[in-house]
Amino acid sequence: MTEALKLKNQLCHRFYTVSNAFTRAYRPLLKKLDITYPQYVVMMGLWEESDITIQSLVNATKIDPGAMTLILKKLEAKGYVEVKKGEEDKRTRFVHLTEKGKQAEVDAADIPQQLICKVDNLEWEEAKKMIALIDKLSDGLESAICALEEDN
Amino acid sequence: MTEALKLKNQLCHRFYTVSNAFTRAYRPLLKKLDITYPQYVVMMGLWEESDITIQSLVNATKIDPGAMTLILKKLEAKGYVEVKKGEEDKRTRFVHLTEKGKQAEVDAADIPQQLICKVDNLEWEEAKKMIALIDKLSDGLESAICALEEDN
DNA sequence: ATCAACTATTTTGTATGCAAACTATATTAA
DNA sequence: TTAATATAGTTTGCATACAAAATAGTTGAT
Repeated sequence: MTEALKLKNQLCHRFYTVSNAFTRAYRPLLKKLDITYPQYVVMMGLWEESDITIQSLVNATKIDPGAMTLILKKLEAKGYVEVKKGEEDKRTRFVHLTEKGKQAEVDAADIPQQLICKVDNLEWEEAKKMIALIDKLSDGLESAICALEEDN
Repeated sequence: MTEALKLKNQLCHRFYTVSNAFTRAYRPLLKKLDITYPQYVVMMGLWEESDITIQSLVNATKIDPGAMTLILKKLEAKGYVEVKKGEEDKRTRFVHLTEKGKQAEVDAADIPQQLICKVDNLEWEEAKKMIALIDKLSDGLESAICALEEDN
């Protein structure tokens, strides 16, 4: 068979696998906040900047707008965030953290370290190198997605 | 705010983002086969070895058993695979490619290259380096998942 | 031999991910 | 200004993820 189609040669399959593994790894750590990994991503976005439009949050987190709507409803139901209509542009909605949402950042502060110390087989230098490579790949992929969609 | 909680410092968020980007990038390329990315992963597993148990396929692809059941039903409906009960151990089921499924490998042969030539901003050396780093991370993550589940 | 424990797979229930259609509002061109 | 267009979000429909419970068949210890 073609070597190019073997699973062990697929970069994409590695990302697929590791991404899912991360989600599973975070689950027990996020239990105390009672949120899922994508919800945690949204919270991280808001801890960096609260009271922003849904659009900004979508850009920061790269979460699909349709999924974002549902995730925000859940975070709202849990009391972490509130959403209000924009004044100038009534199409927009602004999301901001509640007191409970701000407090959650304190509770979450040790989560990154908790996971890192369990993984711990990567040197810091290696992690930095990997991040740089992924960011480079990420750029290439975005252009590729545009190019491939147009080819069609 | 804690630097550790910023999105730009999250390795996990990069994997989340890039994994989703890969799925989107493959969509137009997989259109001619009328399959999704996870279905393509299963097909790659079968092109490497056909007539294997569902368990083997789950191990090779790292796709969740519950999801695998659904994916196989769809590939069966499309005429790419067939599933039959095991003889010795009647709990097991064996999956094998149909003629159409084997033919599909020929049609898929150029897919990897089609994507690579669109991404093309990574040197081969860099890609190899990244694969090595991801595999190392992947190992660490698997152990971490076990450790974290037990902590709980 | 027999029952408890184990294994392979499916089912169920919840939460995304995503394209596409839809709604409401805003902007632009004629 | 009015119609055409564009934008922010939501909804819809389909396809995974995945934990947990349920099924069916197997194995091991007594």
